[in-house]
Amino acid sequence: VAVTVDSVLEQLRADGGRITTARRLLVKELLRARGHVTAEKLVKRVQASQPDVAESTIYRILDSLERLGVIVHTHLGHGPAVYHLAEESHGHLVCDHCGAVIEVPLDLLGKVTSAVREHHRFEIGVQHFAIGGTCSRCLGSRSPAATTLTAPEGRARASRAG
Amino acid sequence: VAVTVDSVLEQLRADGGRITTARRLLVKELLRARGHVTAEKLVKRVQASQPDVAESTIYRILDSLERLGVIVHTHLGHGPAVYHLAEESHGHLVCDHCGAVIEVPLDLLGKVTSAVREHHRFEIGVQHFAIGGTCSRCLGSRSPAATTLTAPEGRARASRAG
DNA sequence: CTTAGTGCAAAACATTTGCATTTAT
DNA sequence: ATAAATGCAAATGTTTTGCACTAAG
Repeated sequence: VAVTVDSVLEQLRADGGRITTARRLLVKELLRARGHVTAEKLVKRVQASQPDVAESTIYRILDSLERLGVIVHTHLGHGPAVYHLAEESHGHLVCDHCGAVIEVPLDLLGKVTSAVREHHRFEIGVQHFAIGGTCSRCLGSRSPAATTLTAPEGRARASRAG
Repeated sequence: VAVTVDSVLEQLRADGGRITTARRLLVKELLRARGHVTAEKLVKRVQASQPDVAESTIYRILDSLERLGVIVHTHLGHGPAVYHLAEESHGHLVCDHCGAVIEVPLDLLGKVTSAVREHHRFEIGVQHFAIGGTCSRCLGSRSPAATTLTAPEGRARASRAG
């Protein structure tokens, strides 16, 4: 089940698509990233080799790859969505305080998956959404009242502090 | 812990804030909604009584209320964020196909919360808990198992759960 | 009076779309 | 040759910000 640049391009072709420079470069970066990346970062990395690849092209290719089931994207909360290989499916814990992203294996969420399936007939795909909270580091620097009903006062934002 | 319009306005004032028409109207709508609402809907409802309240004002008030811990907001994925009273904490199941939003009681999520706390020393903040997947209707089931809170408004995106 | 709050318009940000052109097949 | 894919620019949708002005305390 080794995912290679060529195997992905082959899937694209099998679907009636064509192999282009932009596609080859993007798939390469997607594999190289080996984890979550934003579309913006992918644009920059692809443009490092090929400056005239348009943002919209990247989004369109990401869309195609997602339709094929090669990648998935996740909304981490505030900023842009992140993309990664579908193979490397996992949940995301995002710290509301410092913005840290922690990947968690899906089986950790297995109990909730079956509970929700039974009670709500809802088939969870956890990888698509992030779970917010407080990471160990930020827990340590604050009061240890873990049962807090007091909402965190600061929201982690990518570029600007609120 | 009955949350009333006046009690919320009082919190605002205690924080050094002022009580304005826009604030009173927005808090009223927030309480009336009794569940998740988008900023856009709140804008429209407030403007029904007071047409010249600006969108930016609504966002600023929502921000203040969130800082005070009165409300929380959740990113459901593609569309806008939804807001609700912090008191009414619950998880959200979001259908990737039709966009339906189902609220789930927190105790259903208790197992993940503790599992994640043990394995990752990460304290989940349920208020930001949104889980993607496929709802019963889109699964093809006929049993109306879940209470759908948000009508599928046709904002769907093809998505392959891995 | 003082300054928090507001309205308005414009910016910022992430993503999508229209369309003429290029290019893989 | 033909349709898929691209580049570019402009549009979209959501939220934020700058600034002069209004009004709550």
